Amino acid sequence: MRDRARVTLAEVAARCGVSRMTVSNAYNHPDQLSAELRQRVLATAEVLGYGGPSAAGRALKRGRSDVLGVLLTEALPYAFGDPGTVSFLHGVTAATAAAGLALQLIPAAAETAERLVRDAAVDGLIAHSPADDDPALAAALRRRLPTVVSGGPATAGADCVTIDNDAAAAAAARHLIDLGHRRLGVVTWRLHPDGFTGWADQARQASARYEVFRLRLLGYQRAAAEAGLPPSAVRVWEQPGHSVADGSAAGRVLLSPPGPERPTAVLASTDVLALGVLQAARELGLDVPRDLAVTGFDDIEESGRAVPPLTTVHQDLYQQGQDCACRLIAPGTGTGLVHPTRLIIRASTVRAPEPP
Amino acid sequence: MRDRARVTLAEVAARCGVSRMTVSNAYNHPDQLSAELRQRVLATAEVLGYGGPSAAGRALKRGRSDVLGVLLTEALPYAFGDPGTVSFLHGVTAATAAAGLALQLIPAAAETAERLVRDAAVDGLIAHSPADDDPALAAALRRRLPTVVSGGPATAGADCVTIDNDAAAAAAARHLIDLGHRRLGVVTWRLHPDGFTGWADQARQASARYEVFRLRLLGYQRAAAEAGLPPSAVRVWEQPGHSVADGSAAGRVLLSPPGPERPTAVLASTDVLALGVLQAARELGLDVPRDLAVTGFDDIEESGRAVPPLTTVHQDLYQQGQDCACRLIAPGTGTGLVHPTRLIIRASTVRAPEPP
DNA sequence: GATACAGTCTTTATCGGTAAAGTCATGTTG
DNA sequence: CAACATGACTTTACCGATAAAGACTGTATC
Repeated sequence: MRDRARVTLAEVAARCGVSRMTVSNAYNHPDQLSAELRQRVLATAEVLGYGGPSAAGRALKRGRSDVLGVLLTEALPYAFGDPGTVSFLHGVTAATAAAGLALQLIPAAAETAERLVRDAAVDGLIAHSPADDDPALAAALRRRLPTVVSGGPATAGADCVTIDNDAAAAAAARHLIDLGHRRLGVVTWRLHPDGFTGWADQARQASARYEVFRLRLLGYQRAAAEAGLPPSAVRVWEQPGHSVADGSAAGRVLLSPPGPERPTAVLASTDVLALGVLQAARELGLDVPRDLAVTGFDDIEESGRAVPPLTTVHQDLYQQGQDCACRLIAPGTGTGLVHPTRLIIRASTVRAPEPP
Repeated sequence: MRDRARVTLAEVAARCGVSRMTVSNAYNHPDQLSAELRQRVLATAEVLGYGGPSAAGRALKRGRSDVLGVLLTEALPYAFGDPGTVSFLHGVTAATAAAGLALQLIPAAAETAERLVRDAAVDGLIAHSPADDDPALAAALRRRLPTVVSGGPATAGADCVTIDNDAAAAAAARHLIDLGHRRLGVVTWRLHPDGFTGWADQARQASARYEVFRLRLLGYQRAAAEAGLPPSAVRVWEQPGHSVADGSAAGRVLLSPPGPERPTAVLASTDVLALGVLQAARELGLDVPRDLAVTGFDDIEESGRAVPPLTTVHQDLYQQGQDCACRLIAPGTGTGLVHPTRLIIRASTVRAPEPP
């Protein structure tokens, strides 16, 4: 970033023959000086190439910056690649824009996280889906700014806006079980930040460091257990990435054993992965929903347009984003920490074929 | 935003019996003091509830904030709702993250634009697809910060990263004409910020204040003219919003006249609108591509998954975002102001049916 | 034993702005 | 006509931090 000689408010004042305060007022309190002088001040500013009062100076004096920070703890390719995160940000932005605040995105994935979090000139922080022991979240709390965690671990000193992932996941699983499905495949996004790809055993599931996915798996398993299915009826494939391609890779693994080994239904722990599973099924010549039922989670927009339209758990991430921002903008407001979900049944799930 | 009594660096220094500088160094230059003292300082900070050096203070003293600003001049619902914008932001974020910078989103649609732009504590600005006479863009230039415009009007004092919209659009139109299509419908996103919905006449097209769409229309019309089609062969419907629903609303209008009035091909000026046109065609019982050819523009990810996959103009908005950020981070770098495009021919366009 | 030197900390001198209170004409009013 | 607004500026007094240079201490070098 190149430095150019900055013109300061003081120089404009001197050139204009007025006090610094008058120049400041010309920008911030037009009613404090005559329109005529104001014009002269602004004209002088233009001539000198003064770019307006420095935001840093103001922020220092005022003690606030009118900026909210969002901590994106995902590796970046996922933050913007994920429609859910985008909806969430959309909601946050709607709320901040309405309040006249700007929004700062803090990509807190790398080892620069600590520094970026510490150095952000913000009045409040939203941590989006951090891992339970995310160092960026710890850094955020250390700043002692008003903080809201979304879809993350309950944390002392911070509201946590989320949904009942366990119950919602259980509802999806129960729906499939009620339809007669007995062999369930699960595709989940990463459980630990270690890049693991493969079957996730019980221990790995229970110790997952991403609360959201730990709870969704718990819900799937709980519903299966409550319906009397043996643990072996639910196989869980973990995929470290979160794209449609990841979903279809996972789908190919889950669906490749032909015959009675193959699950008749797949629970994808996000819609993006579910879209990939649909793709994998198509590639393998399986008809959804006749040969395979598929459910997602999130209800992103594309799911309603998918072929076939996807049965999924609806949650309103836009509203959760708004809620997070509102809590920071006006403490005490907000629509409730646990947001509602509901199962949306579309064409991707039908009754399981009778066993021959 | 509540104010709490802030602890300052000076208080930590006093409590610790060291100079303010030493506390500052404990955070920013660990090599400037003994590890032992550093621990004592940090421990004292913890006890006092000191949240670390204030970003505003640092920004003021250092004369930079290590933040890049992105001016989102779209009405907000479109910024995050538009996959193209999201890709662009994704690219910007990748570059800023790599450089250890944060990103500030400045929603500059409303009348608060001027103030938000003026007050943003950033080292550089990226204006994303501003209208030709966008007041937020003017405000940005007035700040005399390093500025890059993306997909917008060429502007004195700012690089403009874009594509050759005219040529790319012409290529798409030529493709359809080469396939034998003679009646073309066009769906375009808003040409003026006046919320108009309807047929856009020549005057309105030529005076469009959004350069991107003015040029795409120009390209479509130019290709048609060069192929000897009469002006009446290309009807242009303008839709003020930019969602799949908007596209399908436009599609219903364009496709409702049955018989020889109905276009055999629709050029949508974005993929999002094209997805809507596909939906409208489906609803009207038209088979794409047999009864109707459809092209998009942008090549968003979903277009490849659409049914049928969409013929479209590919552009790499991710890379354009990266390019914009790079130009600000290290002036003189960047991959070229005019980024390449190419026509991606998929299944949504085939030869026009022979006239009976 | 004087010189250089690395390692630690402190001093100095700002960075650019703004809230709040003060000044000083010029009406205004009972 | 004295007391009192009002409007249009100015004065005062910080906001919280850091770069650069200075000071002091102990140790290696010749």
